[in-house]
Amino acid sequence: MEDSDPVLKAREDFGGVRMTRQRRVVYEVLTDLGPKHPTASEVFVTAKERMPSISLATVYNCLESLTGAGAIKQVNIDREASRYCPNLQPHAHFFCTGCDNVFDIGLEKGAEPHSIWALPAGCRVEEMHVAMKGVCGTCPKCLNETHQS
Amino acid sequence: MEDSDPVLKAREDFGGVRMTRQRRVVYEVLTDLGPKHPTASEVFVTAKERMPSISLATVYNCLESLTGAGAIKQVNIDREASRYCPNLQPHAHFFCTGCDNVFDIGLEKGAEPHSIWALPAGCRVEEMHVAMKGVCGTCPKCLNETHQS
DNA sequence: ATCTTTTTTAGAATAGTTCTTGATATAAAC
DNA sequence: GTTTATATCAAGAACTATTCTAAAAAAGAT
Repeated sequence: MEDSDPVLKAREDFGGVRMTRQRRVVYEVLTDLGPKHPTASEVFVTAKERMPSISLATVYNCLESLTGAGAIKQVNIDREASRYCPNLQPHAHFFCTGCDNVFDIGLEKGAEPHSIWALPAGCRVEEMHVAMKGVCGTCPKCLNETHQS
Repeated sequence: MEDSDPVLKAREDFGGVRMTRQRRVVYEVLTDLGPKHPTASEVFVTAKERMPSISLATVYNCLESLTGAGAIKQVNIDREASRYCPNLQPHAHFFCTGCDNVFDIGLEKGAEPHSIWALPAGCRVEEMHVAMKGVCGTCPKCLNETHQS
């Protein structure tokens, strides 16, 4: 019955991973939270509102499955709790130390992120993670800090 | 007496941080291990050979002080144990999934790492971390894996 | 030498994550 | 539609890297 849901069906072949109710909830929480880049615990809070029986362990399992299937990306800054991101386009992450927000930063038109690095011959890059830290300059906190200095 | 050591003296102003015997050992272990990018525990093992009384907590403290002083850099891949790197030139890190080694990757001549990203106006980047994963293609393990496939 | 501040040490505590086990649900075979 | 096999879920224990705490030691200042 639930299986005939077209949205569910449509996602059943996310990397060959079975799209269970729990995984769907977790995935939808992630897309609904949009650019918030929530941690596993933050996903858990919202997921529990929608499916009270879900456990934190399951949220971790689902995030891992979805990451493995390539449906979402894991984002790490330093050794803080991992965040998760449904944006599959190539992009960097900007961590604002003023407001603690995470922003997706797109590539400039035509830019090729590999090309600026002097990679040794024979070495094949399969993943690339770019993280920036600084101040976004637009949030209230950032503006306040600018005024103080 | 130890204080008159010119090497020690020379490093006393690393970011205003006092260069104690422990910090010096930790720093020297890091430069001596060269491109190995050791974790805190790995630094601890070698540091203990040179100064048996040193504790793991102290190694963590020293690595933190040296990082804060800008003498070394902390390198993170996913959520694995932090690694430490005495290379202060701008560079990226390449993690070989074949041999588990970490390589420093320099910038191509004249390349400007900020320029490829479409940063919003007003946003100021203070740090940038670039991590790549893949196969280096030159280590025995990588070559074996290539032969198998 | 005495006082003050910083650092070191050892072990306890913490946080995020992974593991374990039994229960449950889903898919496949009949 | 049952039965069988496989995959997933849930709850809590366990694990690991790191940080914290408090007391001792060292370094620097007076």
